[in-house]
This record gives sequence, structure tokens and C-alpha cells, in this order.
Amino acid sequence: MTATNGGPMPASDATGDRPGAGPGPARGDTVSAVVRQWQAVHPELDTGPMEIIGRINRCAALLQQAEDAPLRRAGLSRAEFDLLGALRRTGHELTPGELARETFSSGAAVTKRLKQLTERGLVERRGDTRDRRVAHVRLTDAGRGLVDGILPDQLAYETAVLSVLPPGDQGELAGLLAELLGRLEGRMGALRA
Amino acid sequence: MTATNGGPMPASDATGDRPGAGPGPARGDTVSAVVRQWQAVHPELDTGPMEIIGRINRCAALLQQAEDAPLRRAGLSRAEFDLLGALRRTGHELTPGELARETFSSGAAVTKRLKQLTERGLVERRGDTRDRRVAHVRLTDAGRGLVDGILPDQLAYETAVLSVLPPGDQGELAGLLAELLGRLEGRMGALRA
DNA sequence: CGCCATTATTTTACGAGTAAAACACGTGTT
DNA sequence: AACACGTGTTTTACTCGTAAAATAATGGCG
Repeated sequence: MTATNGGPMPASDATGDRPGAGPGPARGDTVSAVVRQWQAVHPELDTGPMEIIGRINRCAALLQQAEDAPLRRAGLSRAEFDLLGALRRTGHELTPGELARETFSSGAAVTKRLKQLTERGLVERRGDTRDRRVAHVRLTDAGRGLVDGILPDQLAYETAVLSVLPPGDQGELAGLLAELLGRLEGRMGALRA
Repeated sequence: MTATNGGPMPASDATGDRPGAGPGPARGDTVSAVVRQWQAVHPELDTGPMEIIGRINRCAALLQQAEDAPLRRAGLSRAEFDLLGALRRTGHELTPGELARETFSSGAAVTKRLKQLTERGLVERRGDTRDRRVAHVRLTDAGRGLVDGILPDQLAYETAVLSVLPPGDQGELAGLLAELLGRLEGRMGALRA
């Protein structure tokens, strides 16, 4: 968060900016209210970045909250679903290390999740025959079934949430985000090299 | 996360899609690689939502990581900075409850942060004279100075990170995000009412 | 007046994630 | 063969956040 305080940032109530006043295209989100507050206090600063970073953070928070519902119904946390999803979409076994990279989480977190998911019978592990350090994790039939059962619901739910935007805008937004993300990842990847 | 597994989602390495291959406009972000994997396994599903939600989540994660650096240098977590920022930009005292709403966090979290920030001499509290349940929190001079010192750096850093996008695209993106966020918040607000 | 519902805040118990240390194995070197 | 080194995974110790219970105080209302 913190697009220079992009994270949280409601404040609109104090701004006298009535949300949902007109029937028009949703005047004024919470981020613009926060930006106005900063402008009033520090008129000399360029608050441009907040308009993007703050909104991305806020959208992410709202969308995540919305998305949790379908998953919790299935008794899974998002992190757990991401792990199972990685196994499902790659279609083959993955080692704990690969799962960590695949889900952008630490090895320790993966270890814990695997323990739980194994106990629940959603994944199985098998040791590598050549290198006894590594393990290979795969979905059980139950695990695959669970993922395949949840996925359509999840996508339908997401579609519904995003339907607040007309399809054209959705495409545009996806394109711009792809461009931003691609370049951000490129820059990060470049730093690694 | 989990734009139906939007969160984590790298996988590109396994896809044969070389990141940073050409000098062009960063072909293929990690999300598109994940989407391709899902398409291969479940060709019948509409993976459209992932292209937006997945990217928003991933962008948020990358941007947050980047933004942490300037703050940590000042010895603040983002949550702490958001709290101080809320006090700074509103310009007046806030109660713990207001701070919780303002920073989208739980009251308990605010209580803890206030304790730490008070010990560090960045904020002060004073009890309400009329209603002894409520407290009023304000920035100390040190607190205000810290925020005002960090803010320009933070914005400059953000500007630099976002400069991977040309200004025109930045504006477009900000506009689309504002539209999405405004409507999402409207929808959420509507549910409360 | 005294009790009940309500509101503001804090405390408690706990779950989840992380970094760093600890393990457990391979591998190349001499 | 023995050792040092690198790598894959797990363990440990700790932080942070939350939900729910506890605390504290106000405001009717009979």
C-alpha cells in the first residue's frame, strides 16, 4: 500500500464528497478524496503516482475481499488455493521449492501449507529417488476435483464483480495493466541478473 | 490474490516464454503465462477476469515491495505510515475508531500501532472531556516532521517506478482504475445501506 | 434513579507468514 | 575417501493482524 499513503485511505466522508450521489459514472473514489487532502496540505507535491498506485492497492484489497467468499465456502484460503492451482495448471508434479516460486511465497510457508493440505488428503508427496533432499508433490483425485469444482464458480464470481465496467473498458484496462506489469517484471528481473 | 489464482502465479519459466528476451515492450507478463496454462487445461473456461484481477494483484504486490524500501529506511512500516499520514492529511485530531476506518484496519491493530507510535513520540493522545470512552490522537511535531520528510521521497520513488509507462498511458490507467474503483466502492457501499 | 442497549477502545488467544538457523543430502576437489 | 561447499527443505523464534471477549462509559427509558 501507501502509494504514499495509497493503501488504506478512505477519508472521503470528511471531504463533503457524497459517494453515490448522482446516477452518473460513480463520481469520486476514495483515492481521489485522499489525494485532494494531500494537495490541500502540500500543494507543491506531485501526487500523480498516488492516482495509480493508490488505486491499484485499493482495488486489490476490495477485489481480494470479494474473492475470498467463494473460496472460504470451500474451506480454502487463497494461499492454499494458489498452491493447488499451481499444481493443477502446470499439470505435473512440483517440488516444494518450485511451488514456492510459483506462488511467490517463502519456502517455509509452502512447507506449512503442504503439511495441512496433505493431512486433508488434497495433495500427496513422494521422495525423489535420485536426490533424497527433494520431494515431489502432486494433487490427489480429491484435490484435483476440488480445484476443478471451485474454478468455474470463482471465475463466474469474478466476471460478475468486474461487470461494473463495460467490456471495452475491461479490455483497455487489462492491456494497460499488462504493459505495466510486463515492464515492472522486466525491471525486477533485470535487477536479479 | 487469486484472480482465480491471480495472486502468486509465475510459472512463466515453465512455459518457454523467455522474459526479457527482446528489447521490445516487454512481451508477456507472468499473468498471461498463467492464463495460458489454465486455458490449456480448461479450454472451456472464460479466463478474462484473470487478465484484470490477476494483474492488479500482481502489480500491487510488486509495487508494495518497491515502496517498502523508502519507508523502512525511516524505520516505519507501511501501516504505521498510513496511520501517520491519515493524521497529517486530515489536518486534525482523529479518534482511534476514525483512524481504523481511515486506514481500513481493525480497531485492535490501531490500538497496537498507537501504542508503539506513542512510545516513539510520534503521536500524542488526549482524552475527550465529554465522553471518556473516546481518545483523540494527534501528531507530535516529530511525527509531522517525519511524515513531511518522507512524503517527497516516497512520491519521487513512485514516480520513478511508474516511469516505465509513458505519461499518456499513466493517465489512461489512472482513469480506468478510478472508474473501476469508484464503482466497486459504490457497490460495496450500497450493500452496507 | 437504575437498568439495558449501544458505542469506543483495549485485551486475549490464536493463526499465518517470514527470516534465519538447522538439517539433510549431493557434488566437486584434492 | 574425506572434506568443504552448495542446494532443497524443514524448524524455530518472532512479528503482525485479526476475531471475539472484556472493559469502560454514555444515553435513553421505564
